[in-house]
Amino acid sequence: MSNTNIKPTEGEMEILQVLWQKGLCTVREVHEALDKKDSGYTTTLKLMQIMHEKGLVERDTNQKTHIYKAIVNQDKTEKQLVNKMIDNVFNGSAARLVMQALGNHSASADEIDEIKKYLEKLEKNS
Amino acid sequence: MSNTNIKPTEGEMEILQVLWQKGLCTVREVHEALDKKDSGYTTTLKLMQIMHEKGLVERDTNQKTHIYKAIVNQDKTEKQLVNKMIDNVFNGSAARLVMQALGNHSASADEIDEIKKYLEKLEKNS
DNA sequence: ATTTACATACGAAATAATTCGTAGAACTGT
DNA sequence: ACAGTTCTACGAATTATTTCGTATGTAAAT
Repeated sequence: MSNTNIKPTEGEMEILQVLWQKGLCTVREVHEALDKKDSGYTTTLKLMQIMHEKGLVERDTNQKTHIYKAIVNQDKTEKQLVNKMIDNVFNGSAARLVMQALGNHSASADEIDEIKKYLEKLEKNS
Repeated sequence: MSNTNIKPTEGEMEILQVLWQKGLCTVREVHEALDKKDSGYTTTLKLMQIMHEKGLVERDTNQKTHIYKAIVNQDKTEKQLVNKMIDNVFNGSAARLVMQALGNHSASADEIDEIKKYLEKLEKNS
């Protein structure tokens, strides 16, 4: 029951994405990986220090250069944010969100196939 | 090119939802409609005044009690937020967002059917 | 040894968002 | 006309988030 209900900010999400993808990272690695490096290095550092205080990440401080690692669960966090958006933007309708996401964005043929398979699996198991 | 790129805050989104649903509203109607009426009336009022300044809503001030109406487009706004989330949380993959939304939440049998139909339509028109 | 490079810590400014209190206008009923 | 209710306007406090500057430590290179 530790990390329930923590809602990462937007900036924190960007960092978490990098950490989830790469596993272990120094601050500099994260900073470099951020697409929009429109802010300075110490900003990223500070953010990651705050994330540590909040318990979003852990770090190994044995070396001079600390090594960070996400400890919040990717899946859980994503679900949390998606649910929030379903409530907040789509009046509770997951279907509306899905259609908005598809009708619109990338949604390549491959992706659509993948989703159809997924839907069928869902139906069987219900 | 007026309202492009305006990103409503969370509080503003709650209000917009009410306005989109009801069409014309007084501040009080909106305030009452908000699920979590954990904040006072003047908070809602202030928020709606700010939204007016920002050009998110328009209002009729002919009567003492003003009548508000959303002017940002619902579909556009939803797309914008969804795209932002796809980028920010799902590394650009719409499919990942969709699955997260489905695997999880409500996703009743009806909703799933609806989505399947939608997917087929998408495939035809591509 | 001294310089250079790069790291953390941390206070504090800048910005954004939410919340509320209070004043005063306008309407309602007596 | 007066009291009570309901409205808008708006300044300002509060809280959240992002950003940066500066001090200071440590390692590597000359």
